[in-house]
Amino acid sequence: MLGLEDHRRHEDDVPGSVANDVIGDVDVAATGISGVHRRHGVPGGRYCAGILFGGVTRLSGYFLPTEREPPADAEAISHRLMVRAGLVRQVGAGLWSWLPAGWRVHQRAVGIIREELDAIGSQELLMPVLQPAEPWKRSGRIAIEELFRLEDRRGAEMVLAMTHEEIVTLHVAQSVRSYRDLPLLLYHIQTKERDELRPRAGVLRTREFIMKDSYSFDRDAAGLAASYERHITAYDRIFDRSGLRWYRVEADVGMMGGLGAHEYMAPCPAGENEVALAPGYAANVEVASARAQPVALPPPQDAPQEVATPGLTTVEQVAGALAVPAGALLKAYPVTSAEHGAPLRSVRAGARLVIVRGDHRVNEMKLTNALRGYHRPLRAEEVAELAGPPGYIGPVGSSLPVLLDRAVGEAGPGGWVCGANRPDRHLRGVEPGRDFAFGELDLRRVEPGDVSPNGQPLTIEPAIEVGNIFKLGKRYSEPLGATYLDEQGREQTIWMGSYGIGPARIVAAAVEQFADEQGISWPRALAPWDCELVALGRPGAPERELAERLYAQLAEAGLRVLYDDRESGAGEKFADAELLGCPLRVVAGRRALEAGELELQLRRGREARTVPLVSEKPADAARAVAELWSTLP
RNA sequence: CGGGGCGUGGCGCAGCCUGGCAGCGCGCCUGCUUUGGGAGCAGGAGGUCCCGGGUUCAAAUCCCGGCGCCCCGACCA
Repeated sequence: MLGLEDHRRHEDDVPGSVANDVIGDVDVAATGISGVHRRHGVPGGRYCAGILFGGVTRLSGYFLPTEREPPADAEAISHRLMVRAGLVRQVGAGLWSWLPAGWRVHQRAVGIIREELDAIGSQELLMPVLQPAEPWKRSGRIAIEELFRLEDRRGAEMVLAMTHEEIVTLHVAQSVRSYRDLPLLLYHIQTKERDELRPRAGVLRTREFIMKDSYSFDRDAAGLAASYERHITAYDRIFDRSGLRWYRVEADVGMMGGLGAHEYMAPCPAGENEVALAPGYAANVEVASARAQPVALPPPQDAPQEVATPGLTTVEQVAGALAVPAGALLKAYPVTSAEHGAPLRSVRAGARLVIVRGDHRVNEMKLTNALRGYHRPLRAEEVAELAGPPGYIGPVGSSLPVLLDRAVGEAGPGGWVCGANRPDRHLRGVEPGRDFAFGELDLRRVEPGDVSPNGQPLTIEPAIEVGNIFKLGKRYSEPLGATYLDEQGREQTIWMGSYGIGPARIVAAAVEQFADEQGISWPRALAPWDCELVALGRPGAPERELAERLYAQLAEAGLRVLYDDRESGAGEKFADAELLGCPLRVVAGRRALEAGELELQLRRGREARTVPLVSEKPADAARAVAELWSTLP
């Protein structure tokens, strides 16, 4: 703010010759402030207060270490570009520092989140990352493998929090007494720690990250539903404002057995999740249901008929040899709920034979839910022992209970093909029900082209989960004793919800969604600066004076300006500007002076524009730039 | 946990198989030139070749052990 005021004062006093003055009054050398891009040619050798206050910034004094080449081991677009653009640096596996420009972007995402949560009446607080282990024992989450555990010097057990349900619930348990104290919405923005098995893709999946977590506390299920709805409102606005392409999808409630959940998914190539999409339908592939595409089944037969299929153990081989579509096969997937190494008896007791169409895949999440917990495929030797020769097992005559995917029945009557439970033999003309008993469930993974519940064809896209909302119910309030007295003075358990957003994922998803060959292209709402002003010509040249003047005028017009006042070539400056991806680039060069037109580039699409440079009022051009900026995505 | 790969100057890499001066490109520093798409010339700085042990006259290179990082799969409240 100080900087801007100084600006105005200056411009009023000495219009048109900003070049020899500065906004602040501090000498770079005197402050000791330096940066990789500082060169000796900064006019006046000063630094601007914008470095500190965020309004305007001279690149010559800013820590923005850009790289021409990405790290060799980086795959994801966001990983490569965020490192190249000087936004983040890796410290260890899944551990990242945010450099100043990157942190500005992160903070903009956080700012949007904060505003929208405040707007629904949620109250910000802060809770520690380092916590006593005891509440985690009470909630049962001490057993989670991703939880970092440690001891202090006295040997007390501690954890590094991955989320803050336990602590926030304890605070509420301690202080909320009456139904009059509810509902309550609390949130915090805090570092979270997870001992990830495999951190990956830059800042997309890390071991330490900042997360916004909200928690709602209500009297009953209806209250929870209302709090949940308020968060949907806030979240929809947050992701709209962030400029991302996003979907709110139905999600699995997970092992914690919640009452309902949605995820906010931003489609992008580096996404770890998949979303099934159709007009009016969006779901995580983990939970998506759809009508399968039809398959042309062979005609029914009076009884199964054994056919020789020597050496043919895959769906493709068998389908090809018998001249039937892959979808006419019954694929057998034997699983057990017994741990590895368990005695054969318990392996057998927990075993099921899961059957899906030959052209379908088992959805592990659905199967987990169906089996209510852990399961694993049988090992080859267990298959041989309990089911039949691997490659030739099938439901007919099997000693294992059969779980049949619903799509088989929906494919209509016909003669199915399956393994005969004998070496080198399959059966054709098989009919579920007549030839084997089964339990029917939705167990398959939907495929592109399937028909959604509302009758539309599905597509499947990779996406990154940028947020989630979850109806916890009494999952934490019960073990941690968060109760209140109702109107009748009866003790009731509080109903909770939890709601997360990863700002770093918003940032990375934005990079992924809008990057092009030249680099990042930020949505206006996230960009580290609104506009990058590129000064061409050698120091002291007339275009440098123009640049200095524009720098002040653009800032006064309300834009956050990154001013490339470095002493490098035009090519390097243009390339760096496009790499960093501010929405608008303004060029102060000889051409501008000669043509009386200011050249602009809209980063998204790299479209060129001009605004008149010469008019009655000196700052008109800057105002025109600001106006153009306000129309950008 | 299964599979694959990589650690050499700030970044990207060669050298390793077949032991013998530690190199290349970019970047960085100084000077001059240049200034609208990653400039030119000249000079220069910068290395625990991931760590430890072993073999050898001699180890970036061979052997043993460890650590770190990446990718694929599994896993992911």
